[in-house]
Amino acid sequence: MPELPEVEAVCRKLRQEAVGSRVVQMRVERPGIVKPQDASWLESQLEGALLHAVERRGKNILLHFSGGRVLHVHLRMTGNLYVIPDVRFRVASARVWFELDSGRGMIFEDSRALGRMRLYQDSDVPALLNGIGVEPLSDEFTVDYLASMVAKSRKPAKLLLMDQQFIAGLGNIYVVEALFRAALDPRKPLARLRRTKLELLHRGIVDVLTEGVESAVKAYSQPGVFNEAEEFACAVYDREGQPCMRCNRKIKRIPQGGRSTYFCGGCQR
DNA sequence: TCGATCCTGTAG
DNA sequence: CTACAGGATCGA
Repeated sequence: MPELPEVEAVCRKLRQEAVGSRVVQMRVERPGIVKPQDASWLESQLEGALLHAVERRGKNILLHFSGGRVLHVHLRMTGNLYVIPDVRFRVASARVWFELDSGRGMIFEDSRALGRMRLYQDSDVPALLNGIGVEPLSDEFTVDYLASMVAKSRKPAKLLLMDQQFIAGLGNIYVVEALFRAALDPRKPLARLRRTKLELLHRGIVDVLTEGVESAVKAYSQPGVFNEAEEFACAVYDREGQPCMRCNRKIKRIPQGGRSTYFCGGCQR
């Protein structure tokens, strides 16, 4: 599920529903999620702790608890983190759960169990986030930043833009959509792009993510789960064989870095 | 820089 | 049955 917009939506909801709550009990049902940390140690560290802030950096979630404890959560492919009214009614794929006050539950659900969760101290956070690039929806992400970043690499556009060291939070779907908007070929490097094209790409990234956040927030705003009807409408992602919205040629799918890239061979150059 | 790997679920 | 899934890391 989650790229930056979905993670952002998750965080906003947790701020409303979980911040200010105390952890009565914590259970790690799948130790692999917290490896190499010890599950029962982690539980004992957080039981009794008060959640006082939720922070997002790229696709990373930081849950700040009392006592200077910070739980780093990464949802990876299928993770989700949300609050339910009664912890007893959690789903089977709840890999980690927290009983909050008045019996509510904060659930880390993850069918594939690829997500990760690890406990740190406040003072470890800078080191932890070291190597995570700029926030694409912040003022730091400028056309100049994009230009300097792009000049450093001859990797295919798609792979470069997915590199979290440069831009934090862009994933497969939104990269593919941003490249479509800028009409750029995902296979070609971005070094030596004209300024106008760079501006278009910058716009594409910012717009796609902004729209993504809007729909993700709507999709997650219904109580409990998330509403597919509000999902971000993709122009090329998962549209292999369909006609391009811009030039009517067929959308192609190719593998890049082991993942699927969708693009229009007609107008993306 | 590539492929395998971590996992489970779903679609074809 | 196989292929593939919105991610990241590790070793060759």
